[in-house]
Amino acid sequence: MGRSPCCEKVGLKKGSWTPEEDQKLMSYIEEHGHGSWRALPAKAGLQRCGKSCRLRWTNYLRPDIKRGKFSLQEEQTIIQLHALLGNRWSAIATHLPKRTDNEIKNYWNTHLKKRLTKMGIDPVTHKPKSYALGSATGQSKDAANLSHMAQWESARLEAEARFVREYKLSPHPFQHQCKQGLSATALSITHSLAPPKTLDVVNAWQACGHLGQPMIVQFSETLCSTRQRMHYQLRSPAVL
DNA sequence: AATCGACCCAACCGCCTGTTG
DNA sequence: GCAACAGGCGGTTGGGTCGAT
Repeated sequence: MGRSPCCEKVGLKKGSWTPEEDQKLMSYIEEHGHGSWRALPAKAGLQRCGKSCRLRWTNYLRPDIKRGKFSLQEEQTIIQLHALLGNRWSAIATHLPKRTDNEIKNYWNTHLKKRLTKMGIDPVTHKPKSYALGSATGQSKDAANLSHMAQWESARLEAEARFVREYKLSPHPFQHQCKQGLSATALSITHSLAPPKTLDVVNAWQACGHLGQPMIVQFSETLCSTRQRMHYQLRSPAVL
């Protein structure tokens, strides 16, 4: 039995938001916090479903959102992370301060994907299109290794994103997390609500010449903090 | 000035995951 | 263990905008 859609109630408004609705939503959240999204519309006097309210808030009304053109640095970050993570926009967004996953997704689909295609690069594999066919030999090992790194990085990003969410929801997450035995570094990330300064796997990948060399990656402190929890070590392909 | 097509982005939809009773 | 629920995510789309003709 599937879930019933949250907007199936009759009389709920859909489509573009009016300035009045925005104002109601902002005022309510500023005063009470969002609490339960499902209950919010009635309390805020909105004829919308909770999901629509959440989307409007997280993608548009939140005060810590940066809008406008993406910088070159941001573009490079998106491309590099997309090469590692694929279409995992929320994970990518954790590395781009003040950008939403929806905005990044839109920017990728409307700008970056086309640009890569024009450059002769497959936007899915991030390889030159002529190269994509010739990977059946020795590079499969490297590709597997990179994939392994990507999986790990993906898990790390998810963990960080979860910390951030928990921080926002919990009144005293710092103390709570300390009790859970998390490292000071992980806490500093959540406490500042800032993404990690380094793109660990990207940097490591670049440092070893992209592919084809044995490597023992020196992780950043961010990565190490997560490693403590996950009991995970990345070693050279020979060890793997 | 009118029309058309390409582009852009806010918002919706459906699915998945985590939580709760 | 199971069902119901809430929140989150990624794919898709509708409609507004803008430039070309």
